[in-house]
Amino acid sequence: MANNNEDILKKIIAHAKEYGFVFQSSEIYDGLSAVYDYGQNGVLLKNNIKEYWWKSMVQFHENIVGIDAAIFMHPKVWKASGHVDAFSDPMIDNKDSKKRYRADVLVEDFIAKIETKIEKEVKKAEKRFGEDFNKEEFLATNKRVLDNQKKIDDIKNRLYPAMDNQDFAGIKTLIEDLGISCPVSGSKNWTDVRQFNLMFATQMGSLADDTNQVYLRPETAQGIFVNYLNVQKTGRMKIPFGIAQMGKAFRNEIVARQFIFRMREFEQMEMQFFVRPGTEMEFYNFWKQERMKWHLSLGIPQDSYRFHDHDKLAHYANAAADIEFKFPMGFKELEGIHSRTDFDLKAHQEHSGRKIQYFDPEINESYVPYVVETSIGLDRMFLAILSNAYKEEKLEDGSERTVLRIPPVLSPIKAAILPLTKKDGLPEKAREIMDALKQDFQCVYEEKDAIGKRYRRMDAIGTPYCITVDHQSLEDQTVTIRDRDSMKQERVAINDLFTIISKKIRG
RNA sequence: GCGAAAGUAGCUCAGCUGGUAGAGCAUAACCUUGCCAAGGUUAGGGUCGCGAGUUCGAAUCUCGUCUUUCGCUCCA
Repeated sequence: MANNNEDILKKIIAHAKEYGFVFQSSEIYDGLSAVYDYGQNGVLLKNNIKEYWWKSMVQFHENIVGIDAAIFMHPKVWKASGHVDAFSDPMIDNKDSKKRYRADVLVEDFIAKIETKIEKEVKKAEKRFGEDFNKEEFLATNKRVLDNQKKIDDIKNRLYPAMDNQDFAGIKTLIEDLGISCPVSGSKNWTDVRQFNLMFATQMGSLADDTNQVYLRPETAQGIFVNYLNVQKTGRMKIPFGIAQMGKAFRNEIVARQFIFRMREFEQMEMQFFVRPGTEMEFYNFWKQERMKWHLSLGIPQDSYRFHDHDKLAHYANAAADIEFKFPMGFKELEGIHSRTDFDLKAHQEHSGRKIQYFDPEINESYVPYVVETSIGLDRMFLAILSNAYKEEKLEDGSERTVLRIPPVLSPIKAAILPLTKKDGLPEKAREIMDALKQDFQCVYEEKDAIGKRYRRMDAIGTPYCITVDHQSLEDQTVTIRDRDSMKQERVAINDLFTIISKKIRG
């Protein structure tokens, strides 16, 4: 089963390349790790997803407005948000092997070894006692097991507080006390534990020193928070209200994998909803449901989605859930809904010295608003659409076709205009239709190859409608319109095409 | 980052133990057909991921490196 799913991901990747959806970045130079480019069809699909999201969030909600903040932001923004200090993993290098490790992972591996010892002990005992073996009793009474369990607890009691407090020296002391050695060199010759920042840094201006260091934003949310006052005042926004934004973010992930699921440069679609403190859970629940409805509105089966409520919350949140999608590699995070409290606005208030508050006339009080965030990965949504759409079908006549059942509203190409033959005046008629329809829809015109072959080509990029001009078209001004999913054809008047396609695409 | 596997034409792959690259599909032109892909003729396209080494000679063997996939890991 697992193999099967891997194959599906591979097929999707191959299909995405072959039909101009996604290319690896800089491929002629061997590619750049975990960076991808969108091709001629990919960019259309991606833009359609953006538009579908933007309309549903901004256009359909009178109390949500959009912004487009710059990728560069003042370095103090990331100090305030906690990214400079916390958006990093503690790393340690072995001086002999020159290998770098996550410091906490080294310790956790050590814990895993002790756990293996306990398991062995259990297996031995199982053999010895046979059917009488009571595992729980054994775990609670066996001295060797208890000793090891205590050792694990002791290590955890040192590791996790040290991690939470960014106590890197403490983690190093722990590694030394445990006598952990490098898996490669076997030596215990370690550097100090350092944080490896996941933000990309560069210099602004001519001086390449620390004072001019700026970062590529690791999330788009901060662009909204620092503009809270601007938008609230100039837009005369009344709480509750939201600010939406789509844009690129950058993270220097140590491990970035699984095609466009985790990239170093990626695009987010976010909405921060500002609410009165104390009402945040109400809106948190509202947006959880609302966002799930959005996903289901695309006609993707409900069992492809599930909520995952976080037990362990990030430092800024008091409630958090993911909407997970059933990707070929399993259920993975697609969108996050977080109740971020007043953490961000308060931090910016402190670091900037500006009063970031809202006077609420209903209760005659000033406060720092609470924030409920919805944040979806555009590239992940793209992959979700693609993996849901990709189908290899066996037809009744025994032949096969590969079809992308992309929701028509998102399809890169809405209609193909195809003359049945390339003579007898059919191309001219088809061109006329093409020229009219392309004003309103992304269309393609094709006259090469047999008609059936052209249909299949359109299936492969998810074009929902094929309009075929035949000899009858010249006589009575009608054409056939073929549905991608049912493969059924219908004869309609050329004059009605615009109305028919408009209706179908809106679903 | 660790471990495993892979990298030959746009795609899918063949090329056995070293002798200077092939197929099918795809692409382009022309002919033929004309409603659910794969008729005919012709053409273009690859320094076999990259770099070293061994060898008279490397797609093939060795090492390094890059990229991808999987497991671990990570995921504000």
